[in-house]
Parts: sequence; C-alpha cells; structure tokens
Amino acid sequence: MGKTIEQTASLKEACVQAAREVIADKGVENLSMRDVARKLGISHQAPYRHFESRDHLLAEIMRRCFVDFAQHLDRRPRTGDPDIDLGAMGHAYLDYAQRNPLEYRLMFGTPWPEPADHPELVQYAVAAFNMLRDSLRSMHGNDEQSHAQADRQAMFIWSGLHGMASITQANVMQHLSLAAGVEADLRSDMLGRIGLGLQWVAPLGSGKKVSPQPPEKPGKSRP
Amino acid sequence: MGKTIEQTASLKEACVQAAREVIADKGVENLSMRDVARKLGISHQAPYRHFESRDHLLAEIMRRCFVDFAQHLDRRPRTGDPDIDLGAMGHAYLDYAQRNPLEYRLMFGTPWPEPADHPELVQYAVAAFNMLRDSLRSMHGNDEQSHAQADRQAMFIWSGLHGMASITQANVMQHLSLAAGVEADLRSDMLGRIGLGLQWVAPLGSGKKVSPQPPEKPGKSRP
DNA sequence: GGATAATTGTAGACACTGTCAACTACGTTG
DNA sequence: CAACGTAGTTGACAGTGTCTACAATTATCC
Repeated sequence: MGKTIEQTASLKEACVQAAREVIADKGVENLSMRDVARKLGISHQAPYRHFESRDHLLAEIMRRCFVDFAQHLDRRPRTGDPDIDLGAMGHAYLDYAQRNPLEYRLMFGTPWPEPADHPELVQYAVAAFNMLRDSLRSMHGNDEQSHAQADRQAMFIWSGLHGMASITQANVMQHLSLAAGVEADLRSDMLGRIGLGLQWVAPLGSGKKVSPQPPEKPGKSRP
Repeated sequence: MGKTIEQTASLKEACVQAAREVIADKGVENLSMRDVARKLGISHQAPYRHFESRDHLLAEIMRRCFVDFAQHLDRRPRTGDPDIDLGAMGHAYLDYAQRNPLEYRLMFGTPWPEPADHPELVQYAVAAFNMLRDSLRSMHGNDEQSHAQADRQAMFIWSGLHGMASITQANVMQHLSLAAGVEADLRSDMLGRIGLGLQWVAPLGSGKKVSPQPPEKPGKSRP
C-alpha cells in the first residue's frame, strides 16, 4: 500500500499532528506509536523512520509547545511601563495554561525524557524562561548583583505562576471547599501577591537565616 | 507453593512495600503489578486479590504519602508566634519535598486517578491542605471575609511552595545558568517573598481589574 | 544510462504490560 | 459432611515499544 497521506514528504509532520490529536483525546500517558500509525493508515513501524523512539516523538511535540508558548508570551500587549508589562506577562502565562491545558501539562507536568538525549528540547525550554528573566533584567542594573536579584525574582514569579497553573489544572480546588469568591478572583489575587513579593530584599545581616515574616506596616491585611 | 512471605495475613502490606521499592528505583511510570508480584515471589495475579487495579494500588500508596506528609508538617517546631510558625511550615513543606522526592512526585506530580473512584485519597489530600488553611484561619477573624482572605493566602502559599518544589525536582535549574549564589539561597528568598506577598489586599475599587504592580514604598528593591 | 547506495515503508517477531476467567487449596460455618 | 467464601495460581487476550529482516522507491555517481 503506498502513501495514503497526501503529502508524502511530510509524514514526519503528519505524525506530530496525529500524535497531538491522540494526546488531545486520550491523554499523554495513553499516546502510543501504534496509535499514530493507525490514525495515519500506515504500518506500525513507519513512524520509527522519523522518530527514534516514542520519547523522541514526545520531545519534538514538547519542543513545539515551548515555541508556541514563548510566542504567546511575546505577543502580549505592551504599554512601555515595565511593571505593567511584567504583569501582563504573568497574565499571559496563566492564560496560556488555561487555554492550552494539554500543552501546558505536556511541557510542565509530564516527566521529561533524559535531557541529555534531547538537547533541543532543553534549549527551547530555556529560551522561554529567558523571556521572563530578560524582562526582569531590563528593569535592573547591569552588575552581577542586579542580575542575581532579577534571577531571584524570575524564579519567584515562575514558581508562583507554575504552582497556580498546575494546581488549577489538577481540578483539585473543587474539593477544598474554599470560601465564597476566592476561586473566582484567584488569578488577580495571585498576580497581586506576586507583584508585592517582588519587592522583597533579604534582611541586611543575612548570612544563613532569613526570618520568614515580612518587615513592617503594609496594608490592613491583619485586622 | 504456600506463602513465601512471613506474615501471611499482610500480603496487602507487603504489596505496598514492594511497590514503593519498585517506584524508588524504576520510577512511578515503570511500576507494574507484575513487578511487585515478582518481587514477592507470588503469582502475577495475587496482588489483584488486594487491589482492584494498578490505580487502586497507586492510590493507596499516595494516600499513605499524604498521611506522612501531613505528619511531617505537623511535627515542625513551634514557637507560638503564628508568623514564625507559618514560616516553619513553609520550610517543612520544602524540606519534605527535598528529602522525599519520590513521594512528593507521587502526590503532586503524577496524574491522579479518577477522584470519584478513590474518595479516600481525596479526603487525605484535602486534610493535608487544611493544615495550611487552618493555620492561616487562626490568624484572622471568624467572619466570612476573614476566611476568604485566609483561603486566598493559603492558595498563594501553596502555589509558591509547590511551584518551587516541582521546579527544583525537575532538575531544570542547572540549565538556566542563573546568576551566582541565586540557587544557593533560593529557599530563603522564596519564603521571604511569599511572606511579603501575604500582605497583599486587593485595591479598594476592585470589581474585576486589579493592577498587578504593588502599592508603594517598600524596600530598596529597585535601586 | 545503468549500477549502487541510501531512504522510506512493511511484516513479523519478542518481551513486556494490565486484566479477565477458570481453576485449586483451604478455613469457616451451616 | 457439605457448602461456601477467600486467597492464590495458571492461562489466556489484547495491547504496548522496539528489534530485525525484507521490499520498494529514490538519489547518487561513474
């Protein structure tokens, strides 16, 4: 049987597409090479001509997700004000996670294959992170100290956003019986708190110990 | 062949133990019912007398992890000062994740089985979350407004901690070429920022929109 | 052009998985 | 003693990833 696919040259492309469809309705863990082969009407070994293994196929899909993700972050509206633009980036991050749950899960919720075997994947993932880091670095000086501060902020932001995104996707909040209205305004609240947390600087005499309670006097949080 | 296991009554227990060992050296995704059966020298179907399916075995293991985890959080040192004790809880959380990476991954990084089929799992997971929530609620009033504020703080803390824990476990930081010293003090820094973020209260006239940049005047973060 | 080599796809096997069904051994209870 | 429920065994079945051997097609080089 010869070529049931239109584009004979792009079976590789077709595999990726088919795999994404399979993932979409059966989940990542239930994606099988034989599924994509069946879906394309080709032999179960054909995909192996284009992808060394199931992991390599998955890695390619993940890589593309990171490209999409970075583009999504980059295409956010910009005002010129670094603070507001940073907030918009956080918004864009959570937006992507909410609108592309499968892709987000794939990138950040699936156990990664051995990084050494998939250097391109790592490279594109780092590129996505660098969008956040560069954004922050541009708001500080150019010395080592400022870079460190920007990186700390980047890790803080990423942690908060990723944590919220993955908790949201786990559909676990419905079991927590949260107080009324909390779930509805969660995103705004989280972004606000993250913004405030960016202000943190380690106490002066901090060799090892850093007291976890904040300095003094802000809002009427504790009535 | 009769009973190669000492305690004949506790084959169920032995299965759980064997499964945890398999997970420990082959990873969750590579845990197989037949593996645990082999490890115990019993037939491949014997475990099915005690666990309806692989998912049910996994759910039982996860449930126990949540028990351990809650105990670990509960046994943290206490000073009586709610702020400091809360900080210690964050510390304990990250500590558990760092010292029990397999268990943490199992609870928070593995796709959950259908919650409806495993109500006990959900129940124990919620109990762990409630330790954090109750801790926060005890620092506020008893009205609905205060409860909502506590729940928002709980979600914020959990997001930050979980985000950091899972990023750390993913071993991805080594690829980010972070500025010197950032990775070393990351935990203190994160806890400090989370503590500061707890102070956030939504701007007064906030119907839907909340500006993401913080109010005014805190530390010398931006030189 | 024609021989040669590389690429692409197929077919069959192997070892592995989860799980269903039928079977055996045994302690309890009527 | 007979009936029965329980725990464990054995054997199947439909899946899986991937190895190997094979055929067909296409590109390359003299």
